Amino acid sequence: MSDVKAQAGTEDIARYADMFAAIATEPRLRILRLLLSAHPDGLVAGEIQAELDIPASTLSHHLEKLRHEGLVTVRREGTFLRYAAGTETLRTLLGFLYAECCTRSGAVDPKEIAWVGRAPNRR
Amino acid sequence: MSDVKAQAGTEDIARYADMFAAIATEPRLRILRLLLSAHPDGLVAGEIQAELDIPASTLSHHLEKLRHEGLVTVRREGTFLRYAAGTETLRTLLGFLYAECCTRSGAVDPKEIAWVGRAPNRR
DNA sequence: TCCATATTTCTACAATATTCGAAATAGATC
DNA sequence: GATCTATTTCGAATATTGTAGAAATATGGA
Repeated sequence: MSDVKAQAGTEDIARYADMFAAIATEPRLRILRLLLSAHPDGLVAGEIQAELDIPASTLSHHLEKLRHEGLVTVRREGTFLRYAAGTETLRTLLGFLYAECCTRSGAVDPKEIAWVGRAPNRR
Repeated sequence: MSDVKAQAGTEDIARYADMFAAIATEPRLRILRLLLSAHPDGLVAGEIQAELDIPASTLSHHLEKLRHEGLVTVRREGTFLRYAAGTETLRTLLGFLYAECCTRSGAVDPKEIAWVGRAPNRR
């Protein structure tokens, strides 16, 4: 075992599938995006509810699903619960996709990814 | 409108969620990984079936879902149908995740991604 | 035309997920 | 302790998805 990240084992695949499932519905992807916008502070549940206009119980259900996969983290602040993007898991998930598409198969050229959202041909 | 990729519009989110849903089950993620391994040639449906041991009708159903989201492409070869990874869509999806996590929010450090699957501190 | 093979479409069922109102819990303050 | 607010848990209805056998379609060749 070296320091190099090993290829995803057959049983890890189910786990990655579950992570993708956590962001595979519009409400949850919106929630995650909102929390990323508010990174690193995150938002209190009520703020998410107000912003996205989701019933409290429905929101709680979605947050639980995201939390279960590590895509968000929670921290109590008195009466409030503050949610934030789970950066560690996001890095893992992004790394998996990158490894599969770029490193392992060469199907996607890394150069075509890094500049998304930025002006090309600078620096 | 510049050449810079615009931020995902509110209605695009549902589409990205659908793309994630396409790779959010173990069988389909396995199928995509297998096709990436065989990139750029891809594989004939029967080869996928034999490799993953999935009933033909079930496999066909999954391939249709992947194809619908552009994650795989098909091309007829006589009696066979050859499936390949949909590199364009994969790049888009990877770019979306990268933009959200790295560019737009800074939640994930790009340096922590690029080396996944490679030996660090080389070159 | 008839046959063989590859794959899809049809159909049905079981399992899982989404939604949300109502009730329960947790913490702060008086 | 009473009460207020924030949030979760419960319960149940509805919708969606995954699975796979059987039948249908498509292609190539005898």
